[in-house]
Amino acid sequence: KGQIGEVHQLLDEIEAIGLHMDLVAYSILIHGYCKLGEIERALQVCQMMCSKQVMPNSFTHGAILSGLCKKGMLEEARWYLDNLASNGQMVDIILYNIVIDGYAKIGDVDGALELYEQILKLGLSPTIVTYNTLIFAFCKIGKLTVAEHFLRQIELNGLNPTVVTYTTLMDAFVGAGNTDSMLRMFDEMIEKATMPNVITYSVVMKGLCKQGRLQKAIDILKYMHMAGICADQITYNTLIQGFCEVRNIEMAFRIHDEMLQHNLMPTPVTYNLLINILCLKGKVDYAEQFLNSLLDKGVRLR
RNA sequence: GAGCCAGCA
Repeated sequence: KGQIGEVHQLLDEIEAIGLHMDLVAYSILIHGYCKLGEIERALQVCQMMCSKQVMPNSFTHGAILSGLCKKGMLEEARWYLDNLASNGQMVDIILYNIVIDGYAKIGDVDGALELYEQILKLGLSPTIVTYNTLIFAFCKIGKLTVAEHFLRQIELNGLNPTVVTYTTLMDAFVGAGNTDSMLRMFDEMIEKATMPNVITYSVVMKGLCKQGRLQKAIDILKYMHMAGICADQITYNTLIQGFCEVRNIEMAFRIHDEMLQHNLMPTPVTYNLLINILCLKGKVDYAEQFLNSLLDKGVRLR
């Protein structure tokens, strides 16, 4: 939750009682700092634990690697990873996955592939997460054919595609304007008895909206309720975005209302969409009124 | 008791 103040209080308390932080506790702390983007602090904690003879393990290194990757510091992450390996430490597949994902996120498929090959050379077994990440990497740069090739590779390697595998590909197809292939993937997933989740359905809805099949998208939402899959804020935002695209203020707000009825707090994205469509329709005064009502309620707008 | 992958303006 990013409540670092509370954490410091606890640390003081731990010390006051005379307890000692152990490996898990330190790793969690390091993970927390990395999530906040405070790599410096994380590394300091890592140094401190070492000085207390508590040696980092793979979880600890994983936290640091994700932190570096999230900051886009791939050079550093790569250096860190290579160092672990050359120091004879056991580098497990998860650490590779983390850095491969780092490359994927910045669109560096070569970096990702290089590590993938290193994994194979070391005799480590790629996991489904490795493949999902590689698929994401290729989707990200628009090489959907290669991405789909990896889907087949997964099965050849005796692994099972997961909901993440399919959803990643589906989203890429939607992004490429190929809703038919998205639906083809969806069917394949169902055939393989893989359960779609809220993210999968949101992607399906995004594709349908993009094709202007808004009623179909609403049908999906209804189906989700029936199937007991809770739509979340992103699901609703996706639908609202669909209606904004066709300038249907009425429906956009109706979905917003439905969101509230389901006890989901609209997000800043929701409000941006609604205010934007009001403006686009020339109802700037209305938009301002809406905005002011939000400000009065003290709603978080970013 | 802790670590990796997918969706919204």
